[in-house]
Amino acid sequence: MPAKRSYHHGELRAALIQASFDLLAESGLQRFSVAAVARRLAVSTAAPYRHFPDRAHLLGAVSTTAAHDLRAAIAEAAGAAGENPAERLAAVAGAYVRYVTRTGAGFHVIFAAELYQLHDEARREQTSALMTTLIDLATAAGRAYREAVPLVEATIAIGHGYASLYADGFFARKDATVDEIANRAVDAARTLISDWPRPGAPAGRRPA
Amino acid sequence: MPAKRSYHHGELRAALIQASFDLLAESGLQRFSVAAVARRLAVSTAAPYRHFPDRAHLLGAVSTTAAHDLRAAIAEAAGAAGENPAERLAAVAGAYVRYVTRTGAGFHVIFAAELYQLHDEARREQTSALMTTLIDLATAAGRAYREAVPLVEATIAIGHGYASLYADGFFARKDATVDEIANRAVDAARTLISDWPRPGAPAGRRPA
DNA sequence: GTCTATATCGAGATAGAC
DNA sequence: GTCTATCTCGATATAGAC
Repeated sequence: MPAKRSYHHGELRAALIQASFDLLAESGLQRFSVAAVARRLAVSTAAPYRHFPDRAHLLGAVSTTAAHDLRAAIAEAAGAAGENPAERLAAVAGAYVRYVTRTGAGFHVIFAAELYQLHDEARREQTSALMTTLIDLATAAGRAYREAVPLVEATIAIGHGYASLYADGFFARKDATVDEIANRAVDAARTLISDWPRPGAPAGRRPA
Repeated sequence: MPAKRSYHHGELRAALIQASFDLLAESGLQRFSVAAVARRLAVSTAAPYRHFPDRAHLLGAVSTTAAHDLRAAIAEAAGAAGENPAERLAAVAGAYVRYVTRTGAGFHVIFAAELYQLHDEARREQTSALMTTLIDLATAAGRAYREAVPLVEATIAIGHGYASLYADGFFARKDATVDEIANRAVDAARTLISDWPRPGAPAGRRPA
């Protein structure tokens, strides 16, 4: 095992992806830059381009990892939620909030418009697997098969909404922890799912 | 009334704010820049700085207008929703989706972190009025006063989640119109509000 | 009140040394 | 495989002419 002559020889690719996550978690996609990632690892701004041809490919690798890890987080949360299909789907919203808050890599990164023309088979597989997992959870919880997609959208929308507002500091009232926010997202998703696809009527359908 | 010798004499300030909205609606906060706003009006990149000392002050003016207009849109939607307090609050989620999709100026712009240290009394007034309107709607619909804030947060989170995913192209399946997305947000909010603050239990609390 | 011109900066990306 | 050096570009912001 040769002594490391400079910092990252041989591991820089993986280190760049990890540092990208750290940067996203701290500063968001807005401030993401290849140069900032390089700085964070104390390598030159040219070094990343030995491993990724351009910014989009680095972000694409982040997207691939994020899709994989988010799917794992979702599967784990569904498993922990027990047998009830609605409860399992509701748990997705909480897992989403926790994952995005921890990593900064939500759907806005995984499916970022700037990656649209990127051809990356590994990424396609991971994003596809992520969506399949979500659709499966929704199908199990849904009232009809064709409702699975909008049900997934609704669940993710709730998670994404809470996570985004949290990241933007909207819940800055001192008390709000990530887990609290995640629980609120789960509560909202659970309520929504239980009434899907016809939400409670404006009046009369439920006891006061 | 003097003839306009060059383009915007005397009206550039208002035109800059309007063009900022247009740019936000088309490209989002990510790509917002003072230079792009100037280009859009076919004035020099220096011209905006005669009216706003820096980028933050221009965005602050946009924030002020957005807070005012969003409040008006919300109030109108609540009015159109009738007398039922829960229905009036649910309508907020739909108004939010429509407003943000049309203008690009949601809470992430109105309460942008980069405006945090901006001291602007007009903006403070408008954001304050916006929040007051929201809290009032939630108080009327809420089960307890202290639930008003989290109830507003939940309603906005739903609207913000749908609006963000829509802006990011996640609903790009050809069918999704803005009004459809807004209606789904209202449905989700209505369901949530009707069960607030205790969402339907995982099992047994509601009829299948 | 707007222009042209310019200074500074950060970021993407490449060439060539080591 | 990483470095230094450099090019280009777009954005913020200022100075001074008109």
